[in-house]
Amino acid sequence: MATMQDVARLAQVSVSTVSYVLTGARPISQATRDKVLAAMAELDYQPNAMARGLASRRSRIVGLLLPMDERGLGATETAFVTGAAAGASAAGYHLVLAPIGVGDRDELRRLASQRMFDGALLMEVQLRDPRVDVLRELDVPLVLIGRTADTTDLSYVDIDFDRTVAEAVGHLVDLGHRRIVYVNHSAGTIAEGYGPALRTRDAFTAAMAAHGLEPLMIPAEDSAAGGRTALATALRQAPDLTAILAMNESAVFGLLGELHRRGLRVPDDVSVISMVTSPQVAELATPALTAMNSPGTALGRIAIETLLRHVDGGHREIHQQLLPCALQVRGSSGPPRTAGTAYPGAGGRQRPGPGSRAARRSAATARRP
Amino acid sequence: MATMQDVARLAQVSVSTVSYVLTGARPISQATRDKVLAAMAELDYQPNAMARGLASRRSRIVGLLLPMDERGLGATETAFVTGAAAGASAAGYHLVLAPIGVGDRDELRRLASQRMFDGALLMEVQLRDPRVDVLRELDVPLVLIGRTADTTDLSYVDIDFDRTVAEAVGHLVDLGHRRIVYVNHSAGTIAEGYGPALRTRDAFTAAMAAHGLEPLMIPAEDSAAGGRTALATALRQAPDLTAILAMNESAVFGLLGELHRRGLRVPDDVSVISMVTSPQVAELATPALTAMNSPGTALGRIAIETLLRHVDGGHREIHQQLLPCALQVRGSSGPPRTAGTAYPGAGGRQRPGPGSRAARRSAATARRP
DNA sequence: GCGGTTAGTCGAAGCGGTTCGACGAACGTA
DNA sequence: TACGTTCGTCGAACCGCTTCGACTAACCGC
Repeated sequence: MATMQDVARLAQVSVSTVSYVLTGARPISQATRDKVLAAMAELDYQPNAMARGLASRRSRIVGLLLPMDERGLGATETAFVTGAAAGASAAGYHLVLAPIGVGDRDELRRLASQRMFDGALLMEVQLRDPRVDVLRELDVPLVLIGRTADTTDLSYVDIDFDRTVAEAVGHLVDLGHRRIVYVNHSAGTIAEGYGPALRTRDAFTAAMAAHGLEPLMIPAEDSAAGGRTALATALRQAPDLTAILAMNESAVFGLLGELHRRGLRVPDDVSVISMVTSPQVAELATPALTAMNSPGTALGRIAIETLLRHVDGGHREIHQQLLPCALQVRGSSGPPRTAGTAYPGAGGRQRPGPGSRAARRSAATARRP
Repeated sequence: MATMQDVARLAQVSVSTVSYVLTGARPISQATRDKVLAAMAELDYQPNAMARGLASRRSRIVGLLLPMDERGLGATETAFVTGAAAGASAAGYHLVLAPIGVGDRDELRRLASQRMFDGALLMEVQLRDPRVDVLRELDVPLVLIGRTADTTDLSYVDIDFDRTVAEAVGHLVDLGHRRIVYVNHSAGTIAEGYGPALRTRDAFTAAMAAHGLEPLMIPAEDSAAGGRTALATALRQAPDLTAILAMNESAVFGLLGELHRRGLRVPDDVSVISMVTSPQVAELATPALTAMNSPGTALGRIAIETLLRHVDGGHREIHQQLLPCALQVRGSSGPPRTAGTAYPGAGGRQRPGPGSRAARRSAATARRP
């Protein structure tokens, strides 16, 4: 394994000159540069990562902090991870997977104190996340995937839940649906302040209100059984429902199964839209699910780019960005069963505004007997 | 950030003594050790990872080499990654995700030459994998997930496809099935020598032969559409089939959809077993899929432990281990429609041996008219 | 033609650890 | 009692790179 010394000797220059050729920190004449590059090529030289890291105080490694509990990662999270890894790799950085949850405060402090990470990406961020405090205290640049409650001076990328929910609701309303139920994560998850569950809940309420419709949210455990139970509850509370919006990727399949068991056809009797879902998962259902495609890979890429800007630049400018999920219509959404006439205010994605009163009337007639 | 110097000063010993306390490379008296430990605690000392890495020529980082193409990771691969990360973390190592595919030979050489990795885990191993040569040449310890064609002197962990297929077939045969079709990955995938596809194919042939049954394999593209097509083909080639064994996690859902569309009920008309599948995915189907649970997490853990033994030990002893997928019966398998009587040789998992002739006779009577 | 820049290069001092040789003290042994 | 060991500790030499100060030579404006 050739070292810089070897290169310097072969090129008949000093080590520092070789270093400057590599880093560009000082000007080097073309002739010298060529000599050095030739020597490097001949020796198949690769700088030693540890030595470089020690001297420059830059490991070129960033940490991806993600809790790894029993249930593993979903498709969205996986896409995020691979997006981040690819982005890091493209920038000459390395991504280490650190299984650090919200509770592992001391573990994180230990890790970060070792100065192995130039920066960190936090996944599964809680509204109040102690990991943020630890990293700030140790002066480790960080970018959140998701958001804490207070995002002052914090860079983050997250899904634009407002727009995502609004578009999903808009799609259903355009199709003529009035009685739309939102199946969220579990009550416990909501209670402990899981951001996406709270934000989609509020966004759903707002979106429905904007159309003059009454929102109904049902919590569901993250499992097929949870989805079945949720459907039963939903039908009890809103027997006239014609569409379901599901946030819960695990529950939605149980929900579909239960719909089928009860003889309700999708989308003829009930339309179903799955939120924040990867195409791979959406395609598994029969019919394939109309879904809001989660921008997992893009989020990962943007997050890493933002982080590296902080790391490289010293660049204090914060970056906060929300990406909506794109609606992808597949087979699970269609006009409601009894909707003979189109919704008066429909035909576009514009807010109904003054038309909402009419909408409510029309909704009433559209309901099942 | 306290350094070793600070600790030495505070404890009134030399730096080397502090180092020996940490590494245990030389004996240190209890009194001195206590002084040093106290000083470390007081200063909240954490050794600098880069410095340690440079001096010891050990980064305490292992690379996980995985191709990251467009299609991302499946649930099994994800479980593997998280298992490996957790295992590494528990041993005080770090896992970096390196998006390096079979083709990125030079990229891997560059990376490995930087001496950032003490060892590497290779995923998605091809029967003939150039990454192995590169790493060996550079003297980087490695462990495969999967197997190359020639595994001499190579440590690996992999799924025991023979046992997995045998158990799946055994389960179906025990239930009374005779006409079992195996839905594999695509013809292209098989042609390019994808190990799991080849090994399961051969295992299926062997397992069926052991029961005196005739094997039928159908290739399928990795998609819902592929599954639908495969079912059509299967029904054409074997109209009397009563059970399907599917290797292809993506196709199996399309296959189920197509069964449903044709009015064939699962498991009453056709039993379906999904091979190498995670419980999360199996639960998505309705009915939930009887499946061979992939031991993803365990594989990851064992792989990393093996690798670290090579790294730490210098320990040249190779370790080759196969883990079977465990059968988990859910709702998609049951007795065949027309199976009034149990298969004479059934009731256990033992090989039928001389009974195979009887089995064949019985199989004929068990077929649909 | 002279002080002041700027480009181009070198030597040396780190970065924060590990590890080796050396050395005094304590110990068992012949 | 003298000697070879083992124990416990220290100092110093690295590990392979970055970076700072210094120096030379060419170049600038006036």
